[in-house]
Amino acid sequence: MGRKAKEIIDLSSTLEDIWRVLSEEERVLIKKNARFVHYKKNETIYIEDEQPKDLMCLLKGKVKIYKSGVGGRNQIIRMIRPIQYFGYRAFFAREPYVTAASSFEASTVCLISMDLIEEMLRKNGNMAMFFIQMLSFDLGVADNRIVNLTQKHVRGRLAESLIFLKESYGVEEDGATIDIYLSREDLANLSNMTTANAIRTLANFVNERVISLDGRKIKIINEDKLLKISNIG
Amino acid sequence: MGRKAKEIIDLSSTLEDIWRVLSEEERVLIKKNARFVHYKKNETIYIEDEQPKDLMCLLKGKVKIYKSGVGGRNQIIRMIRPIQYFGYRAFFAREPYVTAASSFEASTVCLISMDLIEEMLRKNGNMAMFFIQMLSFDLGVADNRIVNLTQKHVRGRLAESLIFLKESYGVEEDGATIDIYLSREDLANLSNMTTANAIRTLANFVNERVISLDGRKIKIINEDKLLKISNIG
DNA sequence: ATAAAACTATGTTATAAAACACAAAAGTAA
DNA sequence: TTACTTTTGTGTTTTATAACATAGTTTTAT
Repeated sequence: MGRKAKEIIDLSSTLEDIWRVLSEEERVLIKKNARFVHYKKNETIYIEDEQPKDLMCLLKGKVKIYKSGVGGRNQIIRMIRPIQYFGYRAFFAREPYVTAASSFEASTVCLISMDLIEEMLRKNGNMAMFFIQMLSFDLGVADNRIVNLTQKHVRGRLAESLIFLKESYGVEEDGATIDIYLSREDLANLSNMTTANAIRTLANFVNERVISLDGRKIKIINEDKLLKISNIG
Repeated sequence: MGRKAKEIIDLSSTLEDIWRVLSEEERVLIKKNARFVHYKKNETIYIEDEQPKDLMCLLKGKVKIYKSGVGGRNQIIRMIRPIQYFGYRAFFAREPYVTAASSFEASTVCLISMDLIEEMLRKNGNMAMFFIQMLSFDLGVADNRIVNLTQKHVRGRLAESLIFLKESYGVEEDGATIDIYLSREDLANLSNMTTANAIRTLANFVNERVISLDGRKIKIINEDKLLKISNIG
């Protein structure tokens, strides 16, 4: 499990999004309540059916939210990057987690009691809107994802994932290599396909000079073509 | 397009869910703002890319929320039954609709300006929580749906849809016939399969004595078996 | 009431993707 | 270093489901 952080982290800069909508009083409360947990690579943050208690904000690292499906096949539902919030949906819906979360790489998470958060947002309309907007945005993404994952073919789904990864995590100094270190299996789970199909399709993309590979590092050579593949399905 | 209602509808009973969290003052405002629109069978309520303006509450009838996917294939994202709210997500996310909505049967919708709703929920924490809970619930459903639609086989997906329809719209006097009149195509679009596959799989379920058919009317004979089919995928 | 359109049903064929199998390579631990 | 596990890569087979075709049936419109 995660290890508690000992250092003090400057919340006003790390939680910037939510910080903006808080009063000074509320900020003090949050500061008192906030805890920090470090996770190593591939550690579980929460599991399916667990009771949600805390709002989580990823401060450092990369986290996947996933569901175990039919026959142990996992589906990555969404991926979290620093200064994104997660773990609150199930609490608001008054149900246990329907997903699990784990770290892709060494990560730091800030935890704040959901009881406190709910109490505060009932009084602070801007804070309420902050959560309403996040939920609304994520629901739109999920709606799109339902169609993309069910109707696009393997090539289209993988192309879409690569574009998503680039937009989410950015690129390295060369301006083209996606800044994430993912196993073929995770890439397959993100794109709803088997590992073998992810490997084969990546190899095809290399042959077509759309990407190039160096182990797990993926460099996008022809983004237009990748976008085209994603759009035609 | 929909036809404006002329009669006066008692909002306190029809909008019961949201009514509970409102102050008397707010109720007066809502009453003044609310409009009613009737839709005939298979009329469009809103379309993709349109700008959302109103909160919609279905008072009578049945509505489908769907997305047009690759090659004109539609995917039904969710289905609405009376006293359910819809149409608000895109407004909150500050984006155009990513889905379309249309009536399955003659329907009445109550419209309330989203500007008014947002203004009110910024001041009323209970009302904010009402929307947060709806969004959180729907996002959980969408997360589950992603896995079910992508990983289950045709039989499992259709079985799941039939159970969903029974739970959403209930049964007729015989206690077993699902109270909805759906074309095979809509059933296919709900379950992410082709019309031919929906027809064939329904026929198989009849042979296996899980359901019986009378035109579009579907009677569930062996719900346990249907649940089993849905769960094993 | 009648024609036209849409829907239902079923057989056949084509194909995308999973399943299986195994070898090579790369990490990881002792 | 050596052994061991995990990941990657590729070929072959199988299978679920889409695509196509066509006929019968029901619904809708005029």
